[in-house]
Amino acid sequence: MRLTAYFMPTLKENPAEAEIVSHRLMLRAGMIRQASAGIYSWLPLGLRVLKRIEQIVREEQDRAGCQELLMPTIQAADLWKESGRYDDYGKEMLRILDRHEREMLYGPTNEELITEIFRASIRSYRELPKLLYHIQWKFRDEVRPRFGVMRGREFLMKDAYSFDLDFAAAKRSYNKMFVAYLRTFARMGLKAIPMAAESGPIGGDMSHEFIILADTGESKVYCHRDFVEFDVLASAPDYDGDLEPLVGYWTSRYAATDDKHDAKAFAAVPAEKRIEARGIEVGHIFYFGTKYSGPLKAFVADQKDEQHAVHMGSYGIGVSRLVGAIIEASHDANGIIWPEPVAPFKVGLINLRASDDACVAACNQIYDKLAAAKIEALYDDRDESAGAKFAEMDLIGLPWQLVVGPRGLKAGVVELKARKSGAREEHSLESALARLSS
RNA sequence: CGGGGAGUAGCUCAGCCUGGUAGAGCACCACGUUCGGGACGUGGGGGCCGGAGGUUCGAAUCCUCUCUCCCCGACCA
Repeated sequence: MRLTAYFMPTLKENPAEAEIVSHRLMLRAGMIRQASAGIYSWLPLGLRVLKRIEQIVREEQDRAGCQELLMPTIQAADLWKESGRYDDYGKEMLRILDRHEREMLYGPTNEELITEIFRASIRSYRELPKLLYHIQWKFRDEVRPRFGVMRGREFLMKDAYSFDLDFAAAKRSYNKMFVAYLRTFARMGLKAIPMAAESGPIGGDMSHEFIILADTGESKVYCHRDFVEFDVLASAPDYDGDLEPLVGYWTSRYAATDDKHDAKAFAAVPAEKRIEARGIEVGHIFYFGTKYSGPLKAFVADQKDEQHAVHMGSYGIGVSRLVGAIIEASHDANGIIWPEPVAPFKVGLINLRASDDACVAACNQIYDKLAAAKIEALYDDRDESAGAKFAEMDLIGLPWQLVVGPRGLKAGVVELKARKSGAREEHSLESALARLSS
């Protein structure tokens, strides 16, 4: 993509409305614009990141045997009355009347709807287990939206739901999601720690929050330092096998959010291993048994043809929140530092002299070769000062910057700079491309 | 929902106390000089001073109401 053709309205100064760093950087990098409190438009650069994250989430859900579907944003109130949550949910639920004065709502979550879909078609234990998910916009009318996309009223969430005959089976589904979450966050370059958590208004009694440690986090958390060293991606999990050892390993040390904090148990952790910090919740998994399947009459027959309310779990990942969370976890004074798997482009091609024909020709050639090699590049072909270009590239945080200028061309070299380390390497064109391809 | 703060140019803000022709920097446009880490000069465009009422000869400025946004708390993915 050529920057002269790209819609990327960056800002030099910090917008007054933005307090925390991820919000500031997202606005300044031209990723989002606020439409109203807690509601954002995603501009091209931001949307690219959002889609990258969404895709990683999708791949890991699929890998774990969870199947994607898509439920609507607008739901009829009836089901919610059936489950009893129409009244319980309160003012956080955005209620709408359609032209027939029928009560509708903008879905804050989807337990009711998915249970309805399930109960309409599944009758037998032989069709279990089932794991279903979708990635859809939600709306929760927060009293005080804040922190940019990290606590918006409208937000993109992946929510998955599991259906099993009994607790033991439900626990296996829970474990699948537990492991899928570890992998999902690790692939985004995040250290997400599963912590014992309150289950909140969704209900239930087996629940973990996946938390990223960050000073700007909303919740106070306590955990064992070992978690920071744990490596998830080392072994690819066998989702058909027994995941209990892996889950057991990840729950073997103390980790709890403020709500579930047990000061005594925490005190038993050696002092040098105690982490008392703030955290951002990026995922939350629950087992809630028959809380919805009971009232909504989602029953299945077992081997003896006895009817049982299905045991359910729900599993959420804040996809849009992750964009902010990743920035909170990965930035410096100059701007964002994207982990490569979620970066909007892999490399920024910087033409230091857009008024120099030879330099332009060289850049065009490099740009074509990058495209041919399927390396996504943002080509800064503007006639701007070098300083301005570097500053803007640092701000938007692409993993690599490929710098092409007359001086280097004379010596037959281009410069490749890693955004994260700041390391600069001189390369021939071929070796630079090879480096980027590896 | 309680407490606090702010709405003036695309962005950051001054002006308001003490009423009298709407400002600066950045951004934008034109021309020229520059050009390896946010260049410089000259000229230019852009504002119903959030909205509505009121006071006044006269309101960005004073008064009343209202809307919006932000921060702290409570609540929450």
